[in-house]
Amino acid sequence: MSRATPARPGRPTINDVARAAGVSRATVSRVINDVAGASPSIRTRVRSVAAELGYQPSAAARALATGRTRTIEVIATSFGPFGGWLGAHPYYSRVLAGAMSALEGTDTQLRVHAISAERALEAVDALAEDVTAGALLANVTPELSMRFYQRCRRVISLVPTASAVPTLEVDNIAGALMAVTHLHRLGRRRIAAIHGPENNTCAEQRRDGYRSAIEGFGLLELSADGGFTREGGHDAARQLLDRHPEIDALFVACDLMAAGAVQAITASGRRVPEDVAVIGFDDSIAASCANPLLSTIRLPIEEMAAEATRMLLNGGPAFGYRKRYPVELILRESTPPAVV
Amino acid sequence: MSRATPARPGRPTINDVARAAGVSRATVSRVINDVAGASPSIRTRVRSVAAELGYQPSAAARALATGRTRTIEVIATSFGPFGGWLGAHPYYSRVLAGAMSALEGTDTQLRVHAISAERALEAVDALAEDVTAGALLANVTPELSMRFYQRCRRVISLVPTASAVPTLEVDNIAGALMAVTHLHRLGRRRIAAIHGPENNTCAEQRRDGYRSAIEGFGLLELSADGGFTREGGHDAARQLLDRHPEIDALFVACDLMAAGAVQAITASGRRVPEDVAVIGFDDSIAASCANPLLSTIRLPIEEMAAEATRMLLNGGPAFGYRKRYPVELILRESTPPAVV
DNA sequence: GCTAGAGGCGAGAGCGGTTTCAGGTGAAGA
DNA sequence: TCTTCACCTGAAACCGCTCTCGCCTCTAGC
Repeated sequence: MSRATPARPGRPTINDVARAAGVSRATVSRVINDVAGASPSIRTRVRSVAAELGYQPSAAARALATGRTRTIEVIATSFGPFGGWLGAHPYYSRVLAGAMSALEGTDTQLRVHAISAERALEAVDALAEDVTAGALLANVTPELSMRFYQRCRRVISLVPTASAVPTLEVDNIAGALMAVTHLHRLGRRRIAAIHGPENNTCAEQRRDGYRSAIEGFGLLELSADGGFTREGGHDAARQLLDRHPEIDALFVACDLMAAGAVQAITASGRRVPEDVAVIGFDDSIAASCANPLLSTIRLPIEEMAAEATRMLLNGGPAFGYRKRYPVELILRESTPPAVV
Repeated sequence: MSRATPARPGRPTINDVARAAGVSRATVSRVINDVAGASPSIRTRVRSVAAELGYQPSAAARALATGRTRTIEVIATSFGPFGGWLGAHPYYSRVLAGAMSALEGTDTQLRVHAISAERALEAVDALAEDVTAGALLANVTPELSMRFYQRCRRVISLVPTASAVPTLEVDNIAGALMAVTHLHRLGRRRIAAIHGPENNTCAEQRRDGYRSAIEGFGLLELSADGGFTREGGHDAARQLLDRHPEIDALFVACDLMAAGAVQAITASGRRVPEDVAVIGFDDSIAASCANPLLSTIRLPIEEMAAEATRMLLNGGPAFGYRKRYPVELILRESTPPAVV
């Protein structure tokens, strides 16, 4: 044995197929890849031999020869230990689910990466160098995604980011406006808000939307920070209610926080939606696990991730491509039925 | 241009580094991989040249040469469209989060695969052939995982499965027993259950645990199927309550269903936990989004996935390896405080 | 019957690494 | 001073596949 380890022990290679079929490697390759230049009779022969041998082309060799790996990368910045990001927030699962659905039937694979805040720069550089089919940025800051884009063009951000980076985003501002407007139409006048973390563009836009709506109605702004976690939402709601017992509505920047907020509200002896109406954001699983069911702003995350994936598969979007998805107000039980 | 496309356009290869450092490719390889056989002075020179050029070894070439790709596969059978699996059930996110955490600092990547029920056989065969570092089976049936194992040994199941397949599993039966026993100790005597889907080993074990507990206490079995979805849990609870209004406790085989069940219970005018006590299973995000907070059986999914990943990285477990993780009863608000 | 052209086919050169093997060097030991 | 040996180092084979290029055959056209 001259070599250390045979690559994939026992597995037939293209050479085995070629030999068994009595043709050259080139011909087998042509047949396998459905490329012109092989007669029908040879095609069927090669195909049957390949099937018989259980031949499966090596992804590594193929990647090396062609220069492209068929892999889509999903990249998310992570906070804290496990449970910290993917495990905790439904958003990421939805991104993965959407991307996976677009990959079905393709020979492209999906890889998941977490980049920790501490060594984000190196991580971004390393990842960007290694992208082949394309990368989806799930929650990457504008600075980092710009850096990524400079090193690798085949990338799409799923959150608002630097203008050069192709983005599929949601109309966060309109969503927040929609929510606050609905609460106002219901007759609520003390509409507080629980926001997401700083330096998160989605959170910022939702905050801006809330503020401009509040301002437009001439109401008083009442904000707290919930950090996009359930606990944060719970604590923020309790604080708000303690300080401003007159609050009669709550706009919460994500359903996870909203679920916590609802718990805090009912724990304080108030009823949802009679005393405090609540509208969340995302329409994630958290909205349907909460009790009462959360009224929320629906985001088509899966569709966005799927479309982004398809774009990457087709060569990627152009410089500065930007598509904004509309959001939808979903009314469930955490808001009272609208008066006619 | 004799070749079609250079592999990774513009990126320095090992040849560039070798030339710039005035050494051979072999030496560069030794330095990069920290293999003995290069003098310290050359090591530092090569390293600095590599850094300067921004050299990053090609994963594809490396995989081809060594025969192993550094990739862990997470495999789940999917049901329905997106949202169908990964997007809907918190379990999968936890598996991913656990696996990711074990991969941190490693050069190993994580890939996610969904195999649809229709073409499961082919999918399993294809995947098994392509496994390199190892595969984690998140929710694969015993038959399929056995088939997988026959084709590729580097695999660990995270759910109970065929005895030959290495498994890291949870003590589902003990968990169900624990839950029902607690409800019984609280004085509840009409303890119904909502189970998971057929041909799901976890669901079966939890059902068995419930039944043997009920039998042990000499109580009446009251079961319904909730299919591991929130809607299913909701509907099952409503049906159970309609048919058996005397029910005073509910054991639900996963938190997602339990969240739905709680909604159905309160919608029927009953109170949780005063009228109906509820214990879920998993301690997933659904448990903490529900209102009231769910008492549940905690499963260390993240830890299991992390440990499984580590085992795979270290060469994989032995034939028939089996580790059973203990579960823990977490008491929150959906059960009344225990009487002393 | 002869030539041109088209299409099928194989040889062979990469893709970017890893690893063996042989040679070369210098220090230690005889 | 001459071996011996350990330690570096580079040449070259190889991993499995793709793709160009040139040869060969066969058909169509004159």
